[in-house]
Amino acid sequence: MKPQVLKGFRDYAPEEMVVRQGMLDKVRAVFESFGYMPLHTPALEYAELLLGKYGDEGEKLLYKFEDQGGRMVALRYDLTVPLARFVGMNPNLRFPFRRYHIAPVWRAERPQKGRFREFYQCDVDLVGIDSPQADAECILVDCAVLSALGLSDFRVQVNHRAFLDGLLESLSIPKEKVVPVLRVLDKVDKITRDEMAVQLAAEGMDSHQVETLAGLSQVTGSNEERLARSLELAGGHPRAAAAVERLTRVLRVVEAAHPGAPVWFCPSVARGLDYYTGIVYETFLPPQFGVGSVMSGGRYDQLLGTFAGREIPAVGISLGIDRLVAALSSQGMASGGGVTSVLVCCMEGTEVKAAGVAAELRRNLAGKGVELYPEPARVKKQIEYADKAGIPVIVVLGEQELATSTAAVKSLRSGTQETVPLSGLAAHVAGLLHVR
RNA sequence: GUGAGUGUAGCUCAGUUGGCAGAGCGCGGGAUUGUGGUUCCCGUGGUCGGGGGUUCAAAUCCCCUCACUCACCCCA
Repeated sequence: MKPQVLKGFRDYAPEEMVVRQGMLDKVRAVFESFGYMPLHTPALEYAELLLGKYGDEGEKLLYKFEDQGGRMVALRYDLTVPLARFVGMNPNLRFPFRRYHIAPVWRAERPQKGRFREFYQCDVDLVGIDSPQADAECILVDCAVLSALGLSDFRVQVNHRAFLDGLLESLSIPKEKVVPVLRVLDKVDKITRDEMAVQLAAEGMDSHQVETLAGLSQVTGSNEERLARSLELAGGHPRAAAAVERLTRVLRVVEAAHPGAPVWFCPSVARGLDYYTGIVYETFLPPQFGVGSVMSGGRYDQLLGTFAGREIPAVGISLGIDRLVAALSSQGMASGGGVTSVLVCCMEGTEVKAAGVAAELRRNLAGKGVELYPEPARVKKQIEYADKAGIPVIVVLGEQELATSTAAVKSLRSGTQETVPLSGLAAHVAGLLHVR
């Protein structure tokens, strides 16, 4: 058959992987700076374990099949449910338990811009604690990661499931209408207030309900003002009031740790996953980046109980590294390049010595990639190769150099070339690389 | 799952009312000896996604199919 990859799947070419890994290194460093430890879990889980966690919509997107042993298995859909299983299997974990997990997940969606069937998530979760500080920490990690990646113009939207519950309850909205109504509310950034009103009416909302719900999109001002106004719309419902109080405390922690953090209370953010029970997060970049949500998450205090046999609170976020890569690349903010700093060129009769020189350079240029042209070839060919690979410095070892224990060192950036004794080669090359 | 669009050289794409398949880039070779990027010359290149139909004649028109892209739903 002709070579091809599956719909929604893709290869990451070496040049892309350099960019990705550079970004992932930063993500990992931020995660660890907050005290999160890495966790790995298998790609495949028992299908039964994943079923019933993501709602009907999510369920349809689960890759599941029978393995050779007749077991029904499924590729993980996210990293949160596997975490829940892990917590359930390890009752002796000390809380607070902080773990991060960077790995691919699979969803059988129809592929689209910035949307794949296999993609990487970068999750941090804080397990065992239910507190405003814990809720705030996720926001702080998110902000720290995006800042570390060079982004400043992002916006973290937060809401609380209980606020929505209280609001809808205060409006006596029937249970079967909750999901459709939340779906409409979630479109707040995409449609106008009037369109929203029409869609709400189409869901059977009466004029008072429409007015109140559509009014959410008109809430403005500072977070305090938005919280207060939203609570009014919810008629001061006790559950909504508790949610507003909680969010107020969360925002206070965020502000203390990261003054001016771009965090906004957004009463219409709903989030699709079934298991969220408290705060929910969503982070967006400005439209010119051309990607949707780059981070989302929330508190899920019931999920772990399904595996642990006792309630364990938890909160977490998930960053979409593929979208971040795409976003940064689209703005020319992704730094890539090759991994090689020096190419050692050899010619007929000097290839053995060249291998020794390359090894010597590797020992003396800590961390710099030193590549040996793997066969004798015309100098022109070797320089062309270095040029196209973006290698900044070449060391030419020909017969003349061999005879005099020297090497010709050329900077491909400046075009300058010098002949230096082998004894001082590493120092000379190091100088060229540092000066740039 | 629903709707729309696109498939022509390795890549990006032209191709007129149906009439001999093109360009740019890339790739290979060359322009004095062991030296890249710029320039110049020469060359390599295609079952026009696949199958069927209409026609003297189809990349072009019709039907089917596959793949990809985009939007909706949902979502990282």
